[in-house]
Amino acid sequence: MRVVRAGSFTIAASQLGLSRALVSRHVGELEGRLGARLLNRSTRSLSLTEEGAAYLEFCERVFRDIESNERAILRTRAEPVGTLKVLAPKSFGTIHLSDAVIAFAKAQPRLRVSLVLENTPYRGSYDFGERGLDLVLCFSTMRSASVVEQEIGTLEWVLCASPDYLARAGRPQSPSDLGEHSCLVHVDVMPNDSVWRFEGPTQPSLASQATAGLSPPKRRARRRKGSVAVKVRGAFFSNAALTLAKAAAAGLGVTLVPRYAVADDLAAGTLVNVLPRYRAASRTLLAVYPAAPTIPRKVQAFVDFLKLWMAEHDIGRRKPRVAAE
Amino acid sequence: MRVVRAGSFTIAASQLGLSRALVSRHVGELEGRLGARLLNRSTRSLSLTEEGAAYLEFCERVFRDIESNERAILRTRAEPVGTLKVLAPKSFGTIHLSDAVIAFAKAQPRLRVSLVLENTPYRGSYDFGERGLDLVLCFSTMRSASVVEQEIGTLEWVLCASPDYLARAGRPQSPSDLGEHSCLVHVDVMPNDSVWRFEGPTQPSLASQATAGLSPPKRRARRRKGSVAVKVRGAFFSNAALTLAKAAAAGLGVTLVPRYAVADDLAAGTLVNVLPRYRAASRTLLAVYPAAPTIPRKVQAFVDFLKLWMAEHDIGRRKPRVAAE
DNA sequence: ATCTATTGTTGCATATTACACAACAATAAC
DNA sequence: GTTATTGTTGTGTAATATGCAACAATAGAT
Repeated sequence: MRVVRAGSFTIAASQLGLSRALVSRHVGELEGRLGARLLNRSTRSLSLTEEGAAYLEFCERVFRDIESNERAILRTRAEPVGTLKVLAPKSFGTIHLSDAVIAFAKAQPRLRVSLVLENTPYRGSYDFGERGLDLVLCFSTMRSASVVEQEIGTLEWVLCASPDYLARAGRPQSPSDLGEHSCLVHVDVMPNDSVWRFEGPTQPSLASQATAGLSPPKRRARRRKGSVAVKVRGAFFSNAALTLAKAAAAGLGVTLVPRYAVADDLAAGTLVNVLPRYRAASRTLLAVYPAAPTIPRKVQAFVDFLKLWMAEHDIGRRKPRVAAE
Repeated sequence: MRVVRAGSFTIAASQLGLSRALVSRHVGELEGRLGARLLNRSTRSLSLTEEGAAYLEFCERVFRDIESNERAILRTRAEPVGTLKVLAPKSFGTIHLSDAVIAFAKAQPRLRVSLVLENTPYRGSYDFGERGLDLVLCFSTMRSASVVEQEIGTLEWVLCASPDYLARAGRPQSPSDLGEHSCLVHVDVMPNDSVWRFEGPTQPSLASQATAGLSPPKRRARRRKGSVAVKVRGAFFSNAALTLAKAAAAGLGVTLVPRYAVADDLAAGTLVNVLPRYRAASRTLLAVYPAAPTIPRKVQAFVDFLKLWMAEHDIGRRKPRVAAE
């Protein structure tokens, strides 16, 4: 191609940065392989044979194809295109992630987005392979060198109950009081389901003053380096945070669920925060994707978007205002 | 492609006769060059990424293209296809070659044939290059290492005149008698146009006996190793053999032209052979084509056909029967 | 849960080849 | 005839392509 375009072996060689010898050899080898002379060459002029003209046309077509394809592939590095398949825990995904994904899909019209929600989010590299997933969102580390984990944000769990339940059963003043309460327990996701951990209380001076005389020596609550773990008596169990929230709203008891599950109820007053000065163990949301030299643009875009989105929407982050008691 | 088809690096490697290391490296380099991961590989399973699937499809398309094209090129080696451009001397081509070319074109329906007739048939490698000729037919050697010359057949030149001219001017008994005759000379093609050379006479014993007493010591005819050269006095000149034949038929004189030019006249009796026992210097028809490692199938086919055709049609070969005197 | 066999990846030594240089051959212009 | 330019071919060297071996990682078996 270059020889024909240049009209001369010598010029083509200098354009290609090769010696004339190589160019001559390459053309000769190609002719030998095809078994047909492609160029009629006399010392001064160069011209295509019939086969040469046909072959040149073919080569140019193939090169155009290759070029356009490489451009297409390079574009996937420049902008998010194609399909993005995300796997996420069902409850978290249903309630809050769906909004984020919808917003993301709207912002990326050239990207098809698929959100797969399951209760058992990740079963190994199988998901990235056969299932064709690009990204898995989960709360526990994979402990595998073949994946990359990136923190998206922290999800805070909140302790809450309905006002009428609290009016009926009394408002707990410290975590240890929870042992006496009807607790609605989220199972299968948090480790040690029946043990709730808290940190705090915040404003320790005030809290200690306020509760010094009221709270008896803690029973069944073991403090450990500023955190307290209390074994609760479950009255109702579910692996779905929304179900627990509904149960709590119905006055069934006190529940510890991710904030996203009860955000609406808290805003509406159907549920109120219990022990606001204590912070339940928060869990970081991880974005997990296969370890590769380069992260696909679409994955990067989604991770970035989700980080920003979670920060902006303040999911799981404790609101500045303290719920009025 | 082979890795995907095999479903495994190891299997693909053994199928390709390479080591796993190379296959891994090749795929890795390709991914690096494209900037995108093509295969999701975990130890046990292999699967395509979205980019990988698209790229595979593209590669298969390109490979199909290449394969079909190479088949097309290989077919030009198996059977004569395409276009064959032949250059030939105008007079020879017009009269006799055209029939052969027409027959050849009929026998090769997949081959387009172009017959270019010129009085100056060959001007160097320019014809094979810029003009796109595949084959040049001519009577003189090229004396060039960059072309191949192949003998197609021998064209005999015959001395003839019209019966009425002979009745008027007398029938020559030996070449030397031609000096006294009105000669119609073919110029520009034979070297030394005004010198006619003959060999013979055939049947030397009879001829010598028959002419011993009749012919005086030859004047203006120099014998050389069995051949005789006679300088003729031109009465009419042309570079077109057909024109000379017409002139001779019109009774203008004796002419020496290729047999093909007067075949019809001889058969019709419009012209008769003069000095049939002498053989005018015959000229071999050469097929000239560019020197290349492999001769194009279409050229080879035409050369073969033309050789056979000339042998069958006995062009220029002295007919077994001797023209009746 | 531990072990094991298999698979893909990487460091390193080597054999292959790709390449440039130089001499040569050939042709068109002077 | 002379000459400059162009394509081709022989030869030594440098770049690379390849295989081997060790390694890392995972899925299945125990």
